[in-house]
Amino acid sequence: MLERTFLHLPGVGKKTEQRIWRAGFSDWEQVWRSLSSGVPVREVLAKNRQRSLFEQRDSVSDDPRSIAWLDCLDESRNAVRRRDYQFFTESLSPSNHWRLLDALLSDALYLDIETTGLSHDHHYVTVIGALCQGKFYQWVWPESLDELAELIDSAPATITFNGKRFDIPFLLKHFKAIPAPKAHVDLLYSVRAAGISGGQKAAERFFELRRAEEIRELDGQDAVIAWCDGLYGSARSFRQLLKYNRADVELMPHLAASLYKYLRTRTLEENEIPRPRITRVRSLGRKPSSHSRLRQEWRERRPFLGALSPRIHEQFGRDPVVVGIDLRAKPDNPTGWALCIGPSTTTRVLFDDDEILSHTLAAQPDIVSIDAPLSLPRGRVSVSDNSPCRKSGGIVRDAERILWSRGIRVYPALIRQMQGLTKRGIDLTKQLAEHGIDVIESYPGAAQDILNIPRKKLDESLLRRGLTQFGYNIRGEKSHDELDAITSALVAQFYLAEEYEEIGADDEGYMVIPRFRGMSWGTLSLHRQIVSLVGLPGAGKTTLAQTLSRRLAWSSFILGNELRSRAEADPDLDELLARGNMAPEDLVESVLRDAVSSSQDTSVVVDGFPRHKDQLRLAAELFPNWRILHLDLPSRLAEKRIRGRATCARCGHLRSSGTIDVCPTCGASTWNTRSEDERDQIIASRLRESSSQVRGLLRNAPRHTVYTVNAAQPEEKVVDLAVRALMRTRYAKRSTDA
DNA sequence: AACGCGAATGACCTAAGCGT
DNA sequence: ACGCTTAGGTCATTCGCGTT
Repeated sequence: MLERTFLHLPGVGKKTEQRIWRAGFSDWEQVWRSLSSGVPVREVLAKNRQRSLFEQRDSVSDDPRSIAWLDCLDESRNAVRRRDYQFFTESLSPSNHWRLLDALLSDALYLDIETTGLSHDHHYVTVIGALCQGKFYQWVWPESLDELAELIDSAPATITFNGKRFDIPFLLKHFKAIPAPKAHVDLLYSVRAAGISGGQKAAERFFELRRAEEIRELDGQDAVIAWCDGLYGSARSFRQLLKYNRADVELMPHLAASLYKYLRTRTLEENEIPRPRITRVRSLGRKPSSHSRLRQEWRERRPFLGALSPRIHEQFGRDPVVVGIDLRAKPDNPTGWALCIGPSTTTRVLFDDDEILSHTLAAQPDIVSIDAPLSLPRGRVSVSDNSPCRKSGGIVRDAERILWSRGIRVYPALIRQMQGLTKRGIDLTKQLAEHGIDVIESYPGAAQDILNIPRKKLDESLLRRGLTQFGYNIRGEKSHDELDAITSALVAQFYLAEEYEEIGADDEGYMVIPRFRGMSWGTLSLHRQIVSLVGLPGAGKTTLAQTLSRRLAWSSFILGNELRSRAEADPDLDELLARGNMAPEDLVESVLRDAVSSSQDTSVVVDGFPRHKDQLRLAAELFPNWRILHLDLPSRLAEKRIRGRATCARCGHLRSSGTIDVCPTCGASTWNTRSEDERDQIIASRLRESSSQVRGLLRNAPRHTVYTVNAAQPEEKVVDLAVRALMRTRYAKRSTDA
């Protein structure tokens, strides 16, 4: 069908293609021969094609359209010869991609993936099925995908169903080593062109393609359930999932063939053609890993309460008392309430406000985690639609926007159904705050997504099993409200263990979600952060870098140290630095590149880069999820703090009090103890230089990347504030203003 | 030479699902 | 009330071609 297609010629649409066909030209060859023998395009298109014996030999060479057609036809024939189908997938609209199908039906790679959900950011790939040259291949989390990369790369084309928006972007985002398909045909749009609505299953029904009995009723949501069930121990569910994935893949060539036959007869208005032949699945190209192997991998990587405990104990010295509340809008409806101390859980179903408050107070919790919006969108002072603030403010908070953008479904805080809940949540928080109790906002749905525990909507008994697998003791009959209350408490555990993100905005408040990536398959490092510390000498950068690397298990990178170790092997560099010069930019760049790649997936705190505004671009380019933590300190305070410090004998760097013995700027290890006058002068000039550099940095850095912490406070407080700031996710509006 | 016509195109908008 | 990708709509513009 490809050789009969003219839609990709310049100036040819549906109508003109029909005219070409009606004029008796049925393929490229005929048109090409006619054009190259001197018949211009307008005569090709003429209704009554008269073959003049006196064709003007040169009429084609003056006609730009004829020349363009000849060029395009030449290119098309070359593309077919080279099996470069990308040429056609790019020049034909997706609804016409079916015209390629007969050419690549038997050569293409058919691909389908299963995931734990729809969010690229928080869900992960579980099973991948591929069909190529009559062989079926399958991979299960977390096997190596080298062979898949190879297959995609060697296949002339990849065929998927809705893979344009789902499978391919998901794969590319999660697996750096997987290449983009050479050419990609997404059957969805051809199915649409055939007038069939619905997904793959609907299209299969239309063409009367049948699936095996035991998986006929399964859909994508069931695949998620089957996956979790498989992880929790069911070999049967695991096998079902593999089978489901295989059916999705194996039916695709049948669907493609039927679709091709259907659309071709409709388009050419010709007699029925036989359905193109399909290569039968003859053998297994790759056997996925076994269920027991999967279980073993899972046990090693799964999220587990016990993994959080050491961190928490370090802070508390015991199991903290956590209360989780799954709040409902109306006192008539059951509010789930859970008291969790370590793995033990006690739950209740409560109703009115007094009851909730008194039980919570009686538990004397260290922290309370509430499943309800605990703040209003900016500009709002009341939840009601009738309130005048509705005009100026919206009903959505940044927290919800961020979750949406990450693919996690959440209701806006102030849609009608949520207004009562939001109000109740805010009131309850206020009352608890009056008793000095810390409250965080949690969202069990998001937590369950991130921790790979099925949402209650999906399967309630599985939610319970998920929580049990996580390490909680849950006894007796539990309602789903109580289970969500436990999930809320679980979020607080992540909060206390400093494994969380705060999502929202300063003027709207933050929602807490757990940070967990242990289950992801591939090289995805979305939540890895790189944070540069910026501030005057004496603001506490070095101390903070050390504390953060200890407390959050981040790696710390001090540019000066790295330069020093390089200078040891490089006398030129050594001398350059000794004269107090900046290291050359390309060296800095290569040092940083090495640091980024060697720290793998851990977050990094960077001291000493960027030093001035001209390095901002490099920083943004090198560091994924880059942010600046600004330790804000007035210069007179800085002066006071560093007066007691020594300066580097070589470059004049001011040493932090006793924390390092080599200069982080130049790497020298001798320190001046000069006269006070001289030292004060050096200090003053260093401070002037630093503060102008800091100002320049902050002015030129993108707003949402800068977090400022007041450093004129006791060290402990600064560290605390810094940790909070780093757990925070700000919403950077996708504005196009440059 | 001026004009109309059909067709294609590009820029813009809206609407519709779809993936697990 | 998100967002991704597409189809399908309008509108203005352009081109080739034939008519007036």
